Amino acid sequence: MTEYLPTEPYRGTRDFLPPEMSVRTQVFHRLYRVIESYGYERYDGPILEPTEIYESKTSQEIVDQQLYTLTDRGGRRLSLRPEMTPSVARMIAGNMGKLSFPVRWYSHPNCHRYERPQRGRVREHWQINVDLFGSASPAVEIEFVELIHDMMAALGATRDMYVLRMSDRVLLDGILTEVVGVADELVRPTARLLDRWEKYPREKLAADAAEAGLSDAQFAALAEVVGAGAAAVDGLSAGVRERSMLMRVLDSPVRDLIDFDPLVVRGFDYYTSTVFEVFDTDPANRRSLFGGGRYDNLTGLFSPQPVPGFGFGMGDVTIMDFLGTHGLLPQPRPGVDVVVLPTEAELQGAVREAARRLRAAGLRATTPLEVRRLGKEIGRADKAGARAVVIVGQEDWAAGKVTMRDLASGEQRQLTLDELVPAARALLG
RNA sequence: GUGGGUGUAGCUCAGCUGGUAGAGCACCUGGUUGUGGUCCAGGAAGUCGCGGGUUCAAGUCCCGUCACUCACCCCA
Repeated sequence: MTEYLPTEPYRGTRDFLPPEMSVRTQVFHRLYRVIESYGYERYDGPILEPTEIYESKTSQEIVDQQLYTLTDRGGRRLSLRPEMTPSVARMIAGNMGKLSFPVRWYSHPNCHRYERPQRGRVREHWQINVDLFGSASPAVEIEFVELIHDMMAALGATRDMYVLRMSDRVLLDGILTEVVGVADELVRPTARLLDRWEKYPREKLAADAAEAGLSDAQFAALAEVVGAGAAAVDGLSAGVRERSMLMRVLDSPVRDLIDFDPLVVRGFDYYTSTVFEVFDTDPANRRSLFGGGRYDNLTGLFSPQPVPGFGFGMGDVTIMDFLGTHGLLPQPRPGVDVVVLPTEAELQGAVREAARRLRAAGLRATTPLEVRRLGKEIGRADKAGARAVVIVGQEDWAAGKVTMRDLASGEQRQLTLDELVPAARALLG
């Protein structure tokens, strides 16, 4: 007795059958179009990278627990990319001489992480990455704010469906050191505390703060800062305000497009100033839709030449959840426009000839492989999503004619082969 | 890693205090050998996730295990 293998895809990965693939393609083509309209060019890279490129810049948890690693036949340690940023940094550093900055690049790689799958999170996802390298101007932030809103609009989202929360590590660090009075080495643990501020009761937070080494007075100051929100920056020194990109952005017209929240924290270590996250306003999707920020020197692993930049990644899983929640998913596109049917087996050559004409005119046309009852084949054509069938019969064909049937209306017309193509095109709009 | 929920036909699910595996949809064929969507008739399709136990008898009860899923933890 044969034991068959399971047909399910590997845990946390997904098959995309044509209907899902069609939806995904439509969604991402809209995003590509917006991104390219800002002058970003698409690139790609290998799915396997040396493990070392993830070991210093990426967060420790990803390296320890979430990296798919393997050793090749030559003993090299490789990993499936968990994210694209180290790869693109490598490409920028390796081609610095022939690039003219600023460089605007985007990509759409699949990335892998070993995680427990749940809503909004799987083991393989497809992530759009958009990066701008080589500029330390706040105009970069402004460009990205506009790009993000244009991308959301292209998906059909309106401003009430999401929020763009923006913050700045420089401001956060300044608040923690200058206003709360935290020592430098406690800035990171204190930031982590802020990250879970809304999730835990005050007593638990106080206990964690004490354990991390904060005094009661510092904890009280921290609570006050959280309550102050955007006003928390008021007590900052001029030096901190000048170093902050975001403070300058807040003076620009895009001020109205962002929710300034000085306490947003992101997990990756390489963001150095502006950070942002986009959230769904619907509570069904709790995690951030996507996010990114500014980095001073992403290429530091590969080159002595610092390259400042800004970038973000947008995964397909959370975006699809968002679109589904708000009823914004497009309909799958059928795979065929016209099906050409013979009334008897001898006409298969005639049918292929008619189909060839339609294809040459850019239409998608199929012909049946087995001869079945005409009614059955019309039904199949309809189910496949075809808008019309072309029926080729013995006597008509001898007279140089075919019959085109509009499947929605049932209307039929006799046409010569020369009339067929324009008529079919007109029907498809 | 922790906790909850769910595993029965391709899909969605029903199956009561154990007693011969069901429905709807989808699929195939015919009614209509040159005309679909309706209707009618028929058909194919299930190791009841897997393994063990209790019992005369287990889809149903017990134990284990695996998978899926949601949340927690964590987080590009």
